[in-house]
Amino acid sequence: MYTLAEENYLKTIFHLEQEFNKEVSTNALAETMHTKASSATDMVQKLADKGLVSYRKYKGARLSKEGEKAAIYIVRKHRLWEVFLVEKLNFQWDEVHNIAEQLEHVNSTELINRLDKFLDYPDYDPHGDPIPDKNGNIKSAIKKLLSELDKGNAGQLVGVRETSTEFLQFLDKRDIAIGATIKVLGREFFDGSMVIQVKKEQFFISKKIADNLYIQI
Amino acid sequence: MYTLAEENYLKTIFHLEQEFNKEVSTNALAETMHTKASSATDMVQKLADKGLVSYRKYKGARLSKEGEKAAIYIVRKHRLWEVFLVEKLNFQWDEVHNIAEQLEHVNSTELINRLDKFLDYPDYDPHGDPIPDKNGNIKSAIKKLLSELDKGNAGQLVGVRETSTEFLQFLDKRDIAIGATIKVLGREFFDGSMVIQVKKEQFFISKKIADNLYIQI
DNA sequence: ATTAATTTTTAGATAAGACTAAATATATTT
DNA sequence: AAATATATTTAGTCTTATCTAAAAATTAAT
Repeated sequence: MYTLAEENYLKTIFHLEQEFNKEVSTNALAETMHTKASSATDMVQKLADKGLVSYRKYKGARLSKEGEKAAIYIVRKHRLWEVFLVEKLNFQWDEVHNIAEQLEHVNSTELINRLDKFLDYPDYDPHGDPIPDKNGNIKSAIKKLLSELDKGNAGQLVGVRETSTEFLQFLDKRDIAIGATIKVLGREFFDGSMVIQVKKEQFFISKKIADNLYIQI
Repeated sequence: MYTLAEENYLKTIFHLEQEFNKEVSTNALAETMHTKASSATDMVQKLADKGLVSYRKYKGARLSKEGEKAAIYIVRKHRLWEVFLVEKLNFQWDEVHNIAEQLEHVNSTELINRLDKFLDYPDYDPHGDPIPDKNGNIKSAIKKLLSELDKGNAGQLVGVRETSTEFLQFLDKRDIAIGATIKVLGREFFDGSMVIQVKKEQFFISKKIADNLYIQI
């Protein structure tokens, strides 16, 4: 198994690779991990020695098959725990990240598979990010921002980009939750504001709001 | 907060202090932690520096008020997670210890308090050990061994001493579970065997079985 | 195409926690 | 009470993961 530090690096490399779709530089790695570039270099070299990343000096790192598998498993654990925290322990979406960050390092595939079952095999976590299945397959979330939807179109709310308490409370107050079907009734091109329908209710929302809601069509 | 190693030492010192009710020697500590005496000495000195234990060279260690508080909190977490694993994820009693050993180090009082509520504030873990409440109070478990009960007396099964799979399966097969009321119908002084009643069923059990069941009257 | 700025790596130090081997205390025999 | 055995501590090493400061490579600017 991997050490705590190794797991955290693998996970972060995974996320950065996903986001930018190219080699992960040691600087980027160090920055997102709140550590120094020299530390990142050390760890990347160690991971390369273990065959978990491919790495060429000054050129950045990419996960190997094995490294990716490990990273995806950590992501799976993280997201399942987030579902547990929100669905079962009634945490708010924005409170769960730090706790899940710890829980994700608990090692027991049996535990995770049972947790998965207990939660009824969720496809998405509370932020709308897809949960890898036990074989490491990730549903490619064809997420769009609500602000990209045209008038007349509808989709399901699968995630949020902003996770501040204020924003989540804004949504909660209007009973707009993950899974809700949102239809765009009108769209103002001048400022990007919209009129949307959720269940029987209609709301006027600004572009800022629409920019922070992920929709799956 | 405390490091992983510190937490493990604190917890072990707590258990050994409970069991033997005297100073914990570095050797005993090293043995139960599967480490070397010199390592134990190092850590005990570190804990003493931090005021978590009182320690005199060659005389062993005892937890301070603060150290005990920390240890009890770890025990609380461990036992609550065990309840979760057994009650919610349907693990067997004997499978949960290693997993709980990891989960106990996750740090979030909010998490633990919510978990406690989610589990409906259990008093005992699946092994019958009492769960400290959020203030660190532990119900003194007035446990007796079933083999100590006299004919005609009854009590509730609150724990098991032996945790082998065979033994737990022996109990499961007979539907003898934590919380069950057990009445002693007969007792043979020659070999300590018993006839007991659980619900409507009657069983003949050997002393070895009776010696491994904790009863609360 | 040099020079300057930035990024990345290396070298050397540090702290935590573990180990082995040796030294010192305590406990047990005789 | 001295001798032996056992328990405990100390001294010195090792590994992991971190850091700072300096060196080297890459990229950007003139």
